[in-house]
Amino acid sequence: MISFEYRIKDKVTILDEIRFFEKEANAITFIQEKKYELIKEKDLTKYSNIQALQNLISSYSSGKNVNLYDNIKDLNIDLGIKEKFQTEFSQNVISNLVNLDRGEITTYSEIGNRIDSTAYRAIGNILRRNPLPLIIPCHRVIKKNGDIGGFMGESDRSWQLNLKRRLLEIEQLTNP
DNA sequence: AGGTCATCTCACC
DNA sequence: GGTGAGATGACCT
Repeated sequence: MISFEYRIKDKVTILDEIRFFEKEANAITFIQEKKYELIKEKDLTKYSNIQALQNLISSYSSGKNVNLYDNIKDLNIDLGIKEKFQTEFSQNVISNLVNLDRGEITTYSEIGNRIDSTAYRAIGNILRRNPLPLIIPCHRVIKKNGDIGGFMGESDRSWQLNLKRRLLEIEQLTNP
């Protein structure tokens, strides 16, 4: 179960956050608490870029190697990267991530080498607060020793880590 | 200023 | 295999 949070400002759609839920019920509770309005199925055509985003995600889910980050640029959807990642360091981390292909895996250490930093933990800290999982494919970053690392802020046993493992598994399976 | 980390390495066992 | 200490540095409060 997945949800998008977006807002429209000056005719530009800004994608604030993409979020996974363990169960549908949790998503419903979350949406109610935040008092978000859902797009009605029949109105979806009015939000062509949201629909296109959904199509992209579906395409990814069906096994295609789509670069979500690149493709979203063509949809008049602003990911707000500059606002979400304000320091040069964090922007370097992100820009080194978004070009990973489906099924490709890197490590916190490798990213460090590429951006000329040994602050591996700090890299984890940036990814820990990634509001755009999948789009910024932080699930493809694991530890150098092969351990799974964290996902969606979690670092111990949790459904989030199972989800990360599962995502990688699926990407391997659908990438022969 | 001090605390928090989604890490890494190395030294043990 | 496993654990623990230490180095580490960007970020948050």
